[in-house]
Amino acid sequence: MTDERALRADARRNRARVLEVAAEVFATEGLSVPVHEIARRAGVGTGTVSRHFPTKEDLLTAIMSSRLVKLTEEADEIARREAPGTAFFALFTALVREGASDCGLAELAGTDRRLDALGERAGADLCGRLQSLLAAAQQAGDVRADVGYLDVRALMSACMSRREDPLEPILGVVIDGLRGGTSG
Amino acid sequence: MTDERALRADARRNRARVLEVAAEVFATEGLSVPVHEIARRAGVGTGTVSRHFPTKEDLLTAIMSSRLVKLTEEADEIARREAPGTAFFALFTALVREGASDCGLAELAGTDRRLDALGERAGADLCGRLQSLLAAAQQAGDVRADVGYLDVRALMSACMSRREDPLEPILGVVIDGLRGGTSG
DNA sequence: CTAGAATCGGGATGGTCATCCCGCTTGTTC
DNA sequence: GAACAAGCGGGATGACCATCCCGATTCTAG
Repeated sequence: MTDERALRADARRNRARVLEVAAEVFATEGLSVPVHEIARRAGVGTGTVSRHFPTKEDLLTAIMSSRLVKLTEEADEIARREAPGTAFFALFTALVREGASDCGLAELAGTDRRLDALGERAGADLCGRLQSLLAAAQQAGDVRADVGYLDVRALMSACMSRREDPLEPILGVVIDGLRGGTSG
Repeated sequence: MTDERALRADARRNRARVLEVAAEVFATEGLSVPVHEIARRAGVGTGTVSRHFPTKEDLLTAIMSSRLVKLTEEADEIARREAPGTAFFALFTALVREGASDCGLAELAGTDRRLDALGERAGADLCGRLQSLLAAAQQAGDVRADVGYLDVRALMSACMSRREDPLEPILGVVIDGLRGGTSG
């Protein structure tokens, strides 16, 4: 933040361009795209990428964490405004839509530990919100009591994997199912 | 089959041992385990593995296809005996349980194309049965009409990913959800 | 415009893996 | 039990990547 001033103008430009290209590439082609390829498309050398982001993970964190923070704020906003059940399903749906439109995020959300570990706390914060809202929704009887957080994560990931295909059917199935047959 | 006689006795033994070890290893640790490691655990050289199975994919096919054939027969059996809706959910559940107890199979089922492409037809046959039963169940009004085969695959994969954890909750969610709220 | 530091590019390095190859060993046959 | 083919082991090869490094370049201060 404060040392952004310390970067030479061209360096700052390159850094921004790498971030932009990487976000685009990860979103459309997933996380397995080589760093080399990102550098190529950004029109810089691989050295430039790895100086700004020593590790691929660092690059990923730089891209995702602001996004996760935003989603976390959104989650808090929803939690404040809505009843527990409504809030949980609203967050679930929002996360699914976010992941469905971003291949990289969906991959991240797919393997449990990966998302939670991202950034200093960004990933863990967001996951915590989902977990809290789940608990609250179950408390309120709006979500079946027997499902666990990891069940929800697995179902979320399944929905995300449908990508740009119509999400309504699978979201419908999962949300109905989570509500349980009894509360109608 | 017929050329099994043509193998020298020790070669046949080695081949069997490799198959056995690979099945175990893939099941418990997933498909990313190096061939090298399978050879090591089987107590043979890597050359021995790749002579019997020139490609890792060949090894995988040898392990899985008999299993897939058995599941396909089971599917036919179920389809013959049960009403469409019952049959579909029974197959779905059976596949989930199978995948949940075998990390490798779950991985295979996770990426759409991978399972269908396995073996000469083994994978495609099984997938075809699932697809047919889905259609029949939808025809009979036992499964929501708006879900597609790929939605079912995604949900199946999500259930499998819960591994040895209790499957009832997530299976309950998915099956209830697939039935839809209307048909009671 | 010039010196000097910050950056750059992309080749070098090191690690992981599947697959191939070949000199050596072992089973099989007569 | 000898000869020979079948099979063995594991090192060699080649692909693919992330990450590191350093001589060459470009920015910026003065």
